[in-house]
Amino acid sequence: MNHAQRLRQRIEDEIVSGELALGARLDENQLAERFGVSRTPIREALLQLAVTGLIQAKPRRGAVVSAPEPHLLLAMFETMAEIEAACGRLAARRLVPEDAEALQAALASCRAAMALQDAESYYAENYVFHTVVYRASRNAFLAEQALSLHRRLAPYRRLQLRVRQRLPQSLAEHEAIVAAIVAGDEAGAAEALRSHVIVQGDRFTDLVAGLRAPSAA
Amino acid sequence: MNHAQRLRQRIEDEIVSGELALGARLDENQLAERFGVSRTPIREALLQLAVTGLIQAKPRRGAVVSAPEPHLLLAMFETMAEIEAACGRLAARRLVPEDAEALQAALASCRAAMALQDAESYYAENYVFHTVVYRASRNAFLAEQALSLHRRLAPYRRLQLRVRQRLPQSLAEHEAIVAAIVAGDEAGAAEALRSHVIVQGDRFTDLVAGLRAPSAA
DNA sequence: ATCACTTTTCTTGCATGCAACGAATGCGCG
DNA sequence: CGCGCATTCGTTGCATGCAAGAAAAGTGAT
Repeated sequence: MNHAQRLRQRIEDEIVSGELALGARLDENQLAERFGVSRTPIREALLQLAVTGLIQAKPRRGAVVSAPEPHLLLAMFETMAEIEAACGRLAARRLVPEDAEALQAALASCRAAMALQDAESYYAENYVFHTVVYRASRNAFLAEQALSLHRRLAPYRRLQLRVRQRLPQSLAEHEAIVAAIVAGDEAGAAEALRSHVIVQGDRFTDLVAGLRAPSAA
Repeated sequence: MNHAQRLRQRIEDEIVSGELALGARLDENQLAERFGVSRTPIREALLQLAVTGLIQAKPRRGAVVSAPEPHLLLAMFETMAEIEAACGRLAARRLVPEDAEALQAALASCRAAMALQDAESYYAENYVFHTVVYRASRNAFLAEQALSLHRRLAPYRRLQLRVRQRLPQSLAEHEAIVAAIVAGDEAGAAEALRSHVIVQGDRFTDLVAGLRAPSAA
């Protein structure tokens, strides 16, 4: 693979994982020195990240890690909810035994992580669960879109799971989602996923409150 | 604006409009000479287009205008249908007078183009109509996603409208969509948009048949 | 004549250099 | 002492150059 592509992944990972804080400045020279390459591949990596929206590049003024306004963030979660709902709808319609097994397996892993009270592990298994739902839609393009948006929202999801009592509720919702998909209930699966992902009520407050902490410039 | 950004838009327009055929090779030197710049901004523009999926860049082997396999194309239309359905749902829930007027106006323009039997003009008004629906969702992020995908599918939509008798049917569907949104019927609006966008039955055959013509390498 | 291999050519990918623009700093003036 | 302006500095954006890899062409053997 190219330098530029590798760097793109590397920087993306650092943003998604939170190593690079929201709003952090991305200096080309600095990154070039840090990765031991020239500015050219760095620029190419940053440009690609700018298209995905993970970073924001202002002309002649450099790039920073995107820190969307709350209202835009809410819109992103709403979009994520709709896309996941679509995945669920299609999965319920097209479920094949292979995907059914994968769903049950992912669910079991979530249960296990939940039983251990291990938030970090649950976070990882939650990710797997959602990717399985995406794939079960049997629409490669939709799954790709869903995955891309999921990654982009990853930093905020991490904040959300910190909220007390969120884990048991999340797991219960996962159970309902799988039940609806397996039952072939398109509308039910869509609604279950929509309400699982959407940010509303107290969770909105939690989300916004969580935003202040890391970007306390 | 930058050279790279300008070039990105320029090349994107040429792909969307069909000036650059599907599968056409995008030579950096050639484009650089044609636009009177060096290869650097060309490379940057192409990289950005590659991220959006409009072009496909194979390492060390240059870039070509994306020509998705039929099954992927079908998946893209299905995704478009789901996204537009989501826009419709939200629009039906949140409709404000301003958007209602915009919808009626866009619909009227479609009717006018239809009355003139002007396919090219209808194509343009159809675009406007859909963007109005996106905006009516009152979700800027979702609207942006919808617009981006719409643009990416534009070359194929153009082919579709060539099919005889598609215009009257399309207009009738537009009427139903607006009716549902104005009535606040979330499920109805979603379903109307889904079936309007989705490619199925004869239209699938038409689409695939239309694909052969331009990319007759 | 066909196939395998070598060599040439062409394109991409990265490094480097320079110019233009924006931000920060220092200076003079009110 | 505060404000406006000019200068300096730093960063980005583009051009150019070079090296590595892939496609194409040429050559020889079977």
